[in-house]
Amino acid sequence: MTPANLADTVLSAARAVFETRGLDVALLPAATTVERPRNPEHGDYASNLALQVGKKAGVVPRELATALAEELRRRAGVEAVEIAGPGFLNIRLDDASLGAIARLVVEAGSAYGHNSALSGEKVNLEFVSANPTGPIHLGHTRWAAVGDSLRRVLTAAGAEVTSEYYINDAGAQVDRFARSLFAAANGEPAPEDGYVGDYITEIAKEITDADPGLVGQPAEQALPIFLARGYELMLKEIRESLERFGVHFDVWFSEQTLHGGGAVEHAIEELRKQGHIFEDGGAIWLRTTDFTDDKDRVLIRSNGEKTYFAADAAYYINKRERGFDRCIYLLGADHHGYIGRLKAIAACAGDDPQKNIEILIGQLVNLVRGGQPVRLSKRAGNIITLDEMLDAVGPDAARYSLARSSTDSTLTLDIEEITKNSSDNPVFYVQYAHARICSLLRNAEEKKINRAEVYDPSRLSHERERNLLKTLGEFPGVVATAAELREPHRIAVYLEERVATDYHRFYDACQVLPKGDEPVSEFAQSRLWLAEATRTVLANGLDLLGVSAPERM
RNA sequence: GCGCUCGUAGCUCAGCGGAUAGAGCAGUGGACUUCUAAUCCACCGGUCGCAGGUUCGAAUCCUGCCGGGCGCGCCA
Repeated sequence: MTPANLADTVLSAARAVFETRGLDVALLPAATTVERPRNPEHGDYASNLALQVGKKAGVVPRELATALAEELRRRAGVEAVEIAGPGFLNIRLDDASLGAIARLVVEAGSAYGHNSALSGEKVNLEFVSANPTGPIHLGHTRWAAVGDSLRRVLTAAGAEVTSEYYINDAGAQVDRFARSLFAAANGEPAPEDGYVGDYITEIAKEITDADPGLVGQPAEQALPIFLARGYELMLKEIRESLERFGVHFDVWFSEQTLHGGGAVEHAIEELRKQGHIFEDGGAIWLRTTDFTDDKDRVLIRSNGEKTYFAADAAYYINKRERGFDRCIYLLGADHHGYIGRLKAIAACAGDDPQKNIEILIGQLVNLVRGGQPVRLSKRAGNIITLDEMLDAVGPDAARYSLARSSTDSTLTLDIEEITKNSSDNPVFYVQYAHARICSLLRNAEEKKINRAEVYDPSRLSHERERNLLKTLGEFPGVVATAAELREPHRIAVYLEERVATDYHRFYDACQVLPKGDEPVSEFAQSRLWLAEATRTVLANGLDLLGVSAPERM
């Protein structure tokens, strides 16, 4: 019996109690949940339903709990029910009922943990979107790891997700980039407002190696070429770094295509139809203060130039016209000021800003080296790139350390810790559990012990077996919550603190295969089922994080 | 000044109103001739920033204050 099944059972028992007592069944919630108590003396699962509805129904919670307990004890699979505190129900399942989880997991395989909460929803998930004027660095990397994991989690919840990277290739910063390349190619110092760093000289060299005639050319002729070629090379490098990181984007969307293709004009027309466009001082404005913005925003400046905001509006409208029900933006905390105006764009376009647009703000990453703060600056050229991090620790450790904590908290990474002491990374604790199971399954095969022959769920009665079973049963709930709250770090916390821990503890206490010449124990088959079920959950969970599940370590 | 956000063990972080607030690292002490010791077990470590409020119950929700980060252009 899974926690979801048990919750349904508790609810149906409550209905029975309400009916026999003549209480209003409508007071019961549509759904309830059971919790796993921290204290093992409080049973396998606990329900607080009596506490939640007792008062509403005019019954003392403990009295309601007593009646509920009596009813629950009659249900199949329930071994014992106790009432505790103000009205908690502490429920213990029998071994066979709990053990059934392992079979369920193994049979579901790679689909275990998936759900259909978001099925039918077309989601556009935009993240990273770093300017194509420099390599991907640690500041962007958190969103790459979290965003890609969120893509996987939402997909597991049934959504049809398109991951998208918005390329800011239309503004002044790409001109600065081109002038920086031009200067480097001609051996001149970087322009005042330009970009510095080895990557500038490397890209400049790559361009001039392919076309030596560019050196010494006047700026008017050379700059467009440096811009086009540099942009192309930079984007290629960004794309390769992200692919190496295991982060995939379905769509690379160029801002230029909005400006050149009439998309901004089209967006202004759409917004005008909704009645939120006005002119003032020769500029065209969007009255975002009709909704959730603190000031109105200019779309077309009085000199006729389109603003960045105009592109934002056009981009949003473009996404909606491509059929996305939900446009999710993953932004760093330094962009939180955009929430109001982006939401207002959706509202001005006649959409529901609560549903069609969603802006997730994540706190930034702080870097320290040996405890001392490190200030990174692209201008100063001391940035730490994604590639450098990958060279130092590899994609698994990098992704895991960035994806395991909530984006609500500023993450402090110590460069010394992650580069020197990578074996301390908890990702290896999780991966090791998976590799250990694979080794066990290989040994079983060698000893010709076939898991599939027998599965007796009531054999798994050891406390550590029961704990592991309960943990495996939680996975679908963890995935569902991670999807609902857009918090993929919950997967990592669960794998690390629950699954891997409970497996290692089980492994320590429960021998599976015979030692030496001993006969095969009565537990072997059932424990192999449990091991395979655990392996399935670890593999599925690691996949949601974009981390590999190695068979050997 | 206005707004957003964060504040939990020495450090890095969990904890979508539930019972005695958890984990890793660091520190101390144990467990490998036997399925992978990248493991397990025990100990040490807390006024959940502060003060009120909401209620059967608050680290969690609300208000105020203190402290850190960030944002407030016809810039991109």
